[in-house]
Amino acid sequence: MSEYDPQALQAKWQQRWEEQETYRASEDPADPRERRYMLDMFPYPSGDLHMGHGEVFALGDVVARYWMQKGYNVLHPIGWDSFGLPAENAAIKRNAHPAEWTYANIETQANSFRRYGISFDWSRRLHTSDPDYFRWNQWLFIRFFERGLAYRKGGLVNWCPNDQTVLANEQVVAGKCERCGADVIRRELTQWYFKITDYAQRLLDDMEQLTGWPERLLTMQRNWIGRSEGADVLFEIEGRDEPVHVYTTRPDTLYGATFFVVAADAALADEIVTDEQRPAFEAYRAEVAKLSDIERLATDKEKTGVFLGRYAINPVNGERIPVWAADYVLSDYGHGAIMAVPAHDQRDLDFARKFDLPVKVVVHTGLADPGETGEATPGEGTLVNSGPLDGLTKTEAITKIIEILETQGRGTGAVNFRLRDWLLSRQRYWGTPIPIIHCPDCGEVPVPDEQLPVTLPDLRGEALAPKGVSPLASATEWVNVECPKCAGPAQRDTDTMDTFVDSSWYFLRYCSPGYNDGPFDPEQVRKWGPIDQYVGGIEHAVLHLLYSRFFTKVLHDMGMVDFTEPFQRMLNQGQVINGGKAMSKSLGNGVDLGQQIDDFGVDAVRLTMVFAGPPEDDIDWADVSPAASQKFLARALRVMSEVTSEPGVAFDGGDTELRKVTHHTIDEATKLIESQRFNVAVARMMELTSATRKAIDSGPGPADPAVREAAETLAVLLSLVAPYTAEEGWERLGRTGSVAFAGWPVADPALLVQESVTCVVQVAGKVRDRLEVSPDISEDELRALALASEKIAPYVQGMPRKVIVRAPKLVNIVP
RNA sequence: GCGUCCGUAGCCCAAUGGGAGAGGCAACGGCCUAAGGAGCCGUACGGUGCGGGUUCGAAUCCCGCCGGACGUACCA
Repeated sequence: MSEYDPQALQAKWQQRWEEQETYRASEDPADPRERRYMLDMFPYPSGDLHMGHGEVFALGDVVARYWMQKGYNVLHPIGWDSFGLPAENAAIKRNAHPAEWTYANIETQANSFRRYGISFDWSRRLHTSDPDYFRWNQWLFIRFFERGLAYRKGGLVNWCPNDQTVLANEQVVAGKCERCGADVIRRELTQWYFKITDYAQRLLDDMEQLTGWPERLLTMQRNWIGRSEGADVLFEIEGRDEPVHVYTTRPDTLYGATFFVVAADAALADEIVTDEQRPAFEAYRAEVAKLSDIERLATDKEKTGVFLGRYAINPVNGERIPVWAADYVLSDYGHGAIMAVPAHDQRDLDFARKFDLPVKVVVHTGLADPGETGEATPGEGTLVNSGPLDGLTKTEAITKIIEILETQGRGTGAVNFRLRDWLLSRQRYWGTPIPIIHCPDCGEVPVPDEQLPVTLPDLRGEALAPKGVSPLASATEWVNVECPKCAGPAQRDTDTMDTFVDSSWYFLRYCSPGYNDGPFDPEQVRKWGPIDQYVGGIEHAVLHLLYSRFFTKVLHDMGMVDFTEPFQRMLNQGQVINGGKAMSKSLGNGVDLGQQIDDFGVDAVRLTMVFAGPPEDDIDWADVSPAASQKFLARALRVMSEVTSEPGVAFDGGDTELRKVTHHTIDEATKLIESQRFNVAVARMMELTSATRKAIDSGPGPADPAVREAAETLAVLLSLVAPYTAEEGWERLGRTGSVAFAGWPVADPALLVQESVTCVVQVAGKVRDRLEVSPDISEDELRALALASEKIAPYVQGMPRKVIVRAPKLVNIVP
């Protein structure tokens, strides 16, 4: 290994790339190259880079470098998602300011990135915690506010008792805080929301454009948005003036509604409960409020509820049905109230059986009576006991009943979404202040644009300790301001924005990082956007990726961008694990990226990441071998170093066998990179290396032009994965300039044709003979040749029934 | 429970309706060597989770199981 000193190569080439700004994207309007935008999800600066970063950026760099080789003008920027809780927690612990920890970590990561050799355009670097950046968060917030897309409302919200802040729906995973894993509880609070639900249908429809996204990602978003079709039906409640809306996907079963359920925490329940039932109701409601989400949503949990003492009137048949309150009905979906059809809905049936409510079958499905079996029959069938719907199928009945309801003014067809509005306020310090001033006379007044940014008051240490309200509230000098409208005494909003706001548009800022007249220069965004390839973790499937799509659509509606989807292609890399488990301190199975680099070199680590398997698969570090990668790179560099011909020599006269290998490798590697099968592309590079080695040792020798061709090809292919080794090899081959821009080789079709191919002769699908034939042999010739084979004779008596010929590779004889 | 994806050599993984194996790890053998954990060359290993079906032909398509991963979870 003495010849291959990765640390020395790294030092040498890293310096040159920096001096020459090798990877800077060109802004020159005269630059004729087509533009491409390659983006990796920007990192959060929590300490140094880890193995996960190592993987994402190694993969993203393959794409960026491939495009550079192909001659595109590539934008490949880097920045930091530098607002967020960990900085705040660190600051409390160290009695410091969050910025200290944050910016120190950013420097550490930046240095690691440089060492890691990622082809970033460093001139566009941004940090979301810079006033120059978050100023535009505030500017955008105000624009959203003006359009009615940012609003404040009271209601039950998700509260993380550990982080002492509210959370958006998307940040509650299985009832737990997405960040810290604490059980989320529900609190009644007034908070800021983005009206993402206004865009639900478009978020769904525009997924058609996302042909370059993995299917599972689209599925996750589709499920999260959760569109359903049905009807809004009006139910009168005895003793209430206004009728109550319910949403149902099964209006056809309206005749089977035997009771009515209101969410226990809905205002309606509190309003209509009779005096007699009130004590029971309030006790029940208190009981429900105590449950954590985890308990409340447990699948095997028994149905609970309480009768409200009232009756609703079924609009189609005038039946009086009892109104109950229960926690299986959610207050924030639909209208927070349902008609219960126990025969055809399992949840309603469970409830009916628990509380002895009647079960009435209205769809004959051929299955046993749900009232007897306890199994609801939600499937297809024929309507019965349903007046005008009798005899119809489910689908027909749905259409018909909606028609009837609409004619009578008792309901309409309706669409509902599972998606909720995006709760964006956070009761924490290290984020973007919400640029609103609360005035007792004027209400919510946006901070005038010219006063932006609203910067954070200087708080540190204990002052940041979570106490259930934002730390900003204690900065009285900062809080108390004049109302921009009436100049009367007023107060700043003391919450900060969810950091997902920061990341919802950062990719646009990269197009014009210093721009001062808006969040981004629309002209530059038109030139670079949308992003051609985005790389990042699947964990953002319904977080960052959904929010960014929403932001892009709003910006499109504002006329600021001319596309409606920000990310054309999406690659979700897997995770790096160790020994079958996620790396963690408690398991003690962590692997340190820096240590791996020290031990094996950057290129070997990157190669290991890329070669380990398909990019979307997890990499178990216990299953792979960076040492082996290092050996391969040493071998490749040795091959490149042993070439003795001069640069520029014509390849034509070189050894044909090796040339064919080289051109096959080019052909295959190109297709493999295009289809993101990077691991297989690396395997091809290994083959080319072996073939070249053989040619030098026991073939035409190191002076043969074909050996140079193979070695130069290897350097270029390798530059996507192992840039240091590739640069060094390129230089040793006597070439000048960075190998990064050497140009992607093109396979010569003449060298791809083979003189002969092996044709397999099968009898009844079993291989019985192999023939060497010309690749352009005709079907007839091949058939004749195969039938004449002596090896097949024992298996074929007389005329075969059928002969399938797939020239030139295969003949199958069916005797 | 529902949805999506996945089961190929001891291990990581190729093969996208046509020969089961490209590449790598580990193993074994040879050459080189003072020796080697370096280098070079080579060898072996499975019939594709199980059972059906479609087809001239199935790892690949369809159905049902078994096992695993991820997502989601009272959304009316």
